[in-house]
Amino acid sequence: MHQEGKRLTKQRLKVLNLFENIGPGYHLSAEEVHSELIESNSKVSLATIYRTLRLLVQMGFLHERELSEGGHRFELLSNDFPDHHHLICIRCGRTEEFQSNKVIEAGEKAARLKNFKLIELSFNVRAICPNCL
Amino acid sequence: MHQEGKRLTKQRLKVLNLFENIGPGYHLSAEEVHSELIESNSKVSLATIYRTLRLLVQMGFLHERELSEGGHRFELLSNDFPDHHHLICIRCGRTEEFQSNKVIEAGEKAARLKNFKLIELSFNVRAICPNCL
DNA sequence: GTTGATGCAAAAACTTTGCATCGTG
DNA sequence: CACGATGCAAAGTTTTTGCATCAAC
Repeated sequence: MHQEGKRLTKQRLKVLNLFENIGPGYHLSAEEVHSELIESNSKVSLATIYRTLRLLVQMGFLHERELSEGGHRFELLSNDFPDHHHLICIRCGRTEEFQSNKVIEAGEKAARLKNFKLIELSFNVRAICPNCL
Repeated sequence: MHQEGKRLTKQRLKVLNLFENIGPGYHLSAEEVHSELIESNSKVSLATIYRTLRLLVQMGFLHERELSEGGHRFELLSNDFPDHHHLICIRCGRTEEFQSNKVIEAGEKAARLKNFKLIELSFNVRAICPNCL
């Protein structure tokens, strides 16, 4: 973090710790991050949360998700956690997870070909589930 | 549209026509849809735009994306248009498109296995581009 | 004629910003 | 001790809603 002239403040640590404790695979909105911190007796202003989340996304620690349920949501990126792919019902929102090595390989290949450094993949399949059909 | 007790109003038609004219692959925010319609002498209230966009997403005509800043964006879904995959730089936002049949096959397979009716795929690869490294 | 849809304006939800102050490096 | 970061409150955006009126079926 220091490499970019940024400082490691208590507030930023608290936000990072929150995401590390909750683990990858969970997504929180700015508001939720705020109230989680308040509940653990850490007072950080909402404005700082927003500023911090943006920073952490820029630095590749968090991922800002597409499918929001009221506002943007953020989620920890982790090398240990397998990239998760979603099959999502556009009617009822039901979501099934699945895994595919071919998808991961395709993403890695695309990044390699263009000389990008891979951070994360997300594959969403939008569909209609049997119940909603 | 009638199947769900919904009505085909002028306003809904205008929004649909706009997306059909502009074609798949372009994404518009609610605000942009509104001003586009205003410019073509069609007055539709912003509130109706929001209500209509939500409906069209629910019905599978549009896809809601959340990548860019400044609100959600909407894009026409089309069977003719190849599913587009994106390689996105998390630092500068630079976006490269690519195509992969293996990804498409993996999505089709996932939907088939769970008995979902496939609507659309989106595959985003988040990375850092050579310039930002 | 019913009932769902619209428009308007007001409210709610979400996010950013200016500025004085604080604290990391 | 300089300069980035914070907190607060205010402003800015984006989205939803209540209600009277309108129009599709």
